[in-house]
Amino acid sequence: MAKSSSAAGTKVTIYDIAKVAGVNPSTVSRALGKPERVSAKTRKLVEEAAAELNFRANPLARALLNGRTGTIGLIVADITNPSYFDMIRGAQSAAAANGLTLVLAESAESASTELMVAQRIQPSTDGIILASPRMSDPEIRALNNTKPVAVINRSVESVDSVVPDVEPGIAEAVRHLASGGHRKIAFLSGPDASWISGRRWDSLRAACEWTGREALLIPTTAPTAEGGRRAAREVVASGATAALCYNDVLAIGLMRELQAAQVKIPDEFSVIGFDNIFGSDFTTPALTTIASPFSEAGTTALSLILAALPSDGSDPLPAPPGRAALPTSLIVRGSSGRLLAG
Amino acid sequence: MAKSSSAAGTKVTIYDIAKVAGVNPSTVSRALGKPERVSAKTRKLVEEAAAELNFRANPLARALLNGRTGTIGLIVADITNPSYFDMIRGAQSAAAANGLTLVLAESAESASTELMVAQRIQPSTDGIILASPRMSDPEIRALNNTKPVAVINRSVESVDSVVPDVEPGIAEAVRHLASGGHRKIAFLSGPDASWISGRRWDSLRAACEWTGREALLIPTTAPTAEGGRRAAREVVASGATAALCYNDVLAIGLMRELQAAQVKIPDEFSVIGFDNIFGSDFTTPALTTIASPFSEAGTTALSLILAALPSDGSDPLPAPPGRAALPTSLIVRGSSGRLLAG
DNA sequence: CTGAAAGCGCTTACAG
DNA sequence: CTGAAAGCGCTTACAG
Repeated sequence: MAKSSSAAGTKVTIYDIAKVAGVNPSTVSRALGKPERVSAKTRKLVEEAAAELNFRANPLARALLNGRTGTIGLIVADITNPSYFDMIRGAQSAAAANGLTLVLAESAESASTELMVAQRIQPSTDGIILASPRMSDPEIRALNNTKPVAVINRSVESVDSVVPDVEPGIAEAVRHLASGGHRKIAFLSGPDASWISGRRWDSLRAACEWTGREALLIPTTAPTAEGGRRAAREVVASGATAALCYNDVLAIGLMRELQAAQVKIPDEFSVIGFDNIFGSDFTTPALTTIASPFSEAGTTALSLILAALPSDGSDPLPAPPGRAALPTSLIVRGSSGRLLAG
Repeated sequence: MAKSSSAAGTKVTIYDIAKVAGVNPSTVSRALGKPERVSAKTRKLVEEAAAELNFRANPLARALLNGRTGTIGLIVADITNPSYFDMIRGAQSAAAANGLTLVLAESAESASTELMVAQRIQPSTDGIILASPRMSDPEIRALNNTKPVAVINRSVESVDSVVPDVEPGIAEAVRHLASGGHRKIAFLSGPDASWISGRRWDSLRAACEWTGREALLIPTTAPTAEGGRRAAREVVASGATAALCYNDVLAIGLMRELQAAQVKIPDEFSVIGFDNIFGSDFTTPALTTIASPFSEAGTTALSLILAALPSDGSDPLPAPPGRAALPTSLIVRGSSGRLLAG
């Protein structure tokens, strides 16, 4: 009822400003969007009116028109998984730095959910980052045909991708274990649909072959601490004296369970994780891990999207897909080392 | 050039479907949106055409019209801070469960950034959750006048809020310390703009008074591990034998620094954190902490927003703001206990 | 430099 | 039950 001068809550449009400033709505749009195309006088008029009414352009209307929504989507397989935290952070800050908003969604490790979610958010975004996607290559390419897509931790033909180069980190890890007297190294794998899990295993096998060690694959039920605990028995039974794990939480679960079974770490068994997540140095012993530059992966994926966005002019050359490879490295902490003969 | 039958990448609108189905665009809209208002025959026609063309309604256009965007915003002070992870997760899964998309943004602990971000994303959302907001009460109320706002970890007049009830957890902690022989308890505070930090300190002081202990406030430079390390010297100098910390990372930083200075924990000094973050049980000794049900806070905040959304009919009674109070509790682990006389 | 008009993709009274 | 029209808030050629 009360006519407050700073009436909050009322939707103010360019028409309101036009009325106050005494110009046409299209002029308001110009004054605000491309100030150089109006006279200094009207610009001032419009700006003052806009300030007075506390005007804020409706991004939805703008998006409907020129197709640019100003938001980028990020879909992760599991929002609970701390491996993604740095990636989310990297993407988020890169987005903010470019005046974009980040939309976060998750697929719950399900390929079909992932596709649904992607299709659902695609119209409201300018592009989508898929972190460790679980869906098929053709599905990803189809999404990429509609709007720019960048995948992290996977390589898909003709789609921008950011993949850690696992080789250096794994080679370091194997040398480290070999020099510690380990001869048989287990790999606790990630989800079947995880492309990067396959690459890590391949790389481990190659490194073991090269150094004359034995590598063996042990599947896990889930890439969680619980998954690591459940695999402990099989790991011990396998005769391996060291394990590389698909990720750090898996490694921490494994280590905890082994310790509960009185296995001394690292004297009797070495555990190495992947990703260097927050808290991986809190354990006793602190976890040795192969670090992937996830924050940088998020940032890089975002810039790939940015680069793929249709520029103002025409985009004549459909540039080849961007391929960023980020080097991994071994961080030696207390959970790995020399094997003491029983 | 090639006319693929499953042409991906082309924007398909209700007009395309109308053409294929041989009906008016408005009928397409009805058939898809309120199927009960069209004949079974046309519904089938439209549905088939939509399926064939792989149609997906543009949420932007819809939002522009009826104001419902189908997305909820979540603004956190610091995306790096693991205290928020569970909250983000709770809000995200609740949103997904309701067919909504979650937009994540951060304010970098700055009140002005926070306001800007909130204003920026408000038009594209149906409501906003503010986690530990730093801006002023009137600013929050103004946002709330435009679209529903729910705040977490703060109480703002006439705005929906979810606040942990710090009292039980802190009372437990003080009893725990008192029975361990501690007489002087320090509180490492959070950011000045943190409402909840103030509540925690108030509650600690009251509990200490009640049990005849001395409480003292020690300010910190940042709610991070580094902030905790920096405060260690002052904590020791103060003569306190136990510290309650604004959050777990602060506590972990403090503990690490004390241990580096050869202070035995918990024999010579007890450390208690807040929030029970991921990894807080990885430390040695594991961190005693006061748990706030953050995941539930995220979920609850989302349902408050949902409840505040203008329903289809009129919303006659402007319901009083929702106020959820979630109980905290002490989780005793190894970093706190009986004080051994030097 | 500025105004009038058309249109982005959808929904919703309004007629019929 | 269905069609034709108007409109959500903005932008952008097109005239002048």
